[in-house]
Amino acid sequence: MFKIAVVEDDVYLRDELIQTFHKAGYAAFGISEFEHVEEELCGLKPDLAVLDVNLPGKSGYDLCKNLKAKVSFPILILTARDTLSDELTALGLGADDFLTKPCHPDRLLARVERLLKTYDKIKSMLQLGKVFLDTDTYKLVFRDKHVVLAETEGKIMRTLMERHPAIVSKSELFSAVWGTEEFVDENILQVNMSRLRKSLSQINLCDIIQNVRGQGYVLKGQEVEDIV
Amino acid sequence: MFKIAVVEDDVYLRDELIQTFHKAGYAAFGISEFEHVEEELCGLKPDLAVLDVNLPGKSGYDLCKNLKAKVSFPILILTARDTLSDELTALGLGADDFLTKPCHPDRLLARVERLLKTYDKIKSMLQLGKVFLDTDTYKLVFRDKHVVLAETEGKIMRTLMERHPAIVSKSELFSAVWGTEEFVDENILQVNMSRLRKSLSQINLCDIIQNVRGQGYVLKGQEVEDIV
DNA sequence: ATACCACTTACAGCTTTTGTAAGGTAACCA
DNA sequence: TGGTTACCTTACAAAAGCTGTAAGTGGTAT
Repeated sequence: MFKIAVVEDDVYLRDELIQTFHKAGYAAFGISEFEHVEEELCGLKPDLAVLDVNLPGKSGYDLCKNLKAKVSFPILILTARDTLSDELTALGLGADDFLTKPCHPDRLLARVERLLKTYDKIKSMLQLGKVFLDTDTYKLVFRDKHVVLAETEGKIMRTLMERHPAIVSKSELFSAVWGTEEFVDENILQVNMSRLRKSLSQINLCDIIQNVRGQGYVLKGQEVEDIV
Repeated sequence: MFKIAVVEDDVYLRDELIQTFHKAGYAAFGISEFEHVEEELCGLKPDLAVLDVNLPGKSGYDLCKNLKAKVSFPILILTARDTLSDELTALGLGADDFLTKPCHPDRLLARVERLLKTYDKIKSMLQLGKVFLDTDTYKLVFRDKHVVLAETEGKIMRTLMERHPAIVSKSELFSAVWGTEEFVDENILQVNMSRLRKSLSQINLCDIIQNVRGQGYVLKGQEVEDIV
């Protein structure tokens, strides 16, 4: 069953939307903590988010832009602001669809269903900025190039992408990749880090893995921080 | 540069659309041979198609449905029929977006751009009915399961999918997979066919590769012939 | 200066993939 | 019914790719 997150400050409309989704067979969750929408959404990991852009205190557009750079679920903007310029802004920031209130439930459901169908094909894709990683095959895509990583390299890359923008310590990497922090030889991480960097340079992703002496590794640079 | 196909019988509107796309930096092609739209589109292999559903002689909805089962580029329906029911029909048949005439060029361009961006991630995906094949990694997806094929198996599967619904002769398979028809041992094809069938059964795709005695192999069954 | 951390290359064992060989099963035809 | 042809399957060994170990180099902080 698909999970849908509803970010909307009007409590009546929010419950109405949730009802609509429930009736259609989706698991719908309302989000009301507008201070930490981003964190809540990242924690909930929905298959789709319906977003109002008129949130108290926060700009929905900024939120949309930030989300799109790090999450891989589709975002549907549902708003009372109905000018062409609003629509262009939303789509330009990466929103996947734009509907204006009031919106017929059937239209909303049809649009949601279409987005879910499309994203079904790419839900194994992890995204960070302009870099994509298929977590099934460890195919890494950047611009028009791609490289298929070996399993160990892929696991390291995945961990770095998932924890971004945090610095990932060596022991964290050991548990994520080898399942234990009690590593015999620490060198093996550096060897694989070296291999990964060589693979990355094949698709022009040079120097995006940076070492922080004594602390660990972190992804850095335009390539992973820009929005798409 | 992205290629866009415009399927529209009104010659003035068609040229206007093509102009709009040209100005925005796209390569736009008008399609007027409505008897063979499907073949023309498959030959042109655009990155996106803009489709009017009121074509002379043909139902644009049928066209959309058929196309969606075999091509992997997005389809945007642009039509004068503006009822909710029209939109629901179009989206239900697999259309990726639905806009009504008259449509502001900027809105059309923004929608087109968003679709191109989304499909950029899945353009390496070959689709046949409900089956998807990533041609970079040979990851094969069916419903909620997937399997990563070895290179040889993947090449065979790719050829069968691309030539569907034709029967693919052994010599065709040899040139597609090994690059030569002058094969020494014909058995190697059968061995790999056997391996491929075993891989397919892992994701519940049993019996979709059928042999036609003396002629070759063909994909058959609900799984590859139904629309998505 | 020295200890420590990080990086790189080479190599050998292991796993996966690939083609060969050989034997079996199913369809077609006299 | 028996034989021929086409197709299918399993087992095995060579080749390719992946992974961890070893050993040595280079850089940084105190």
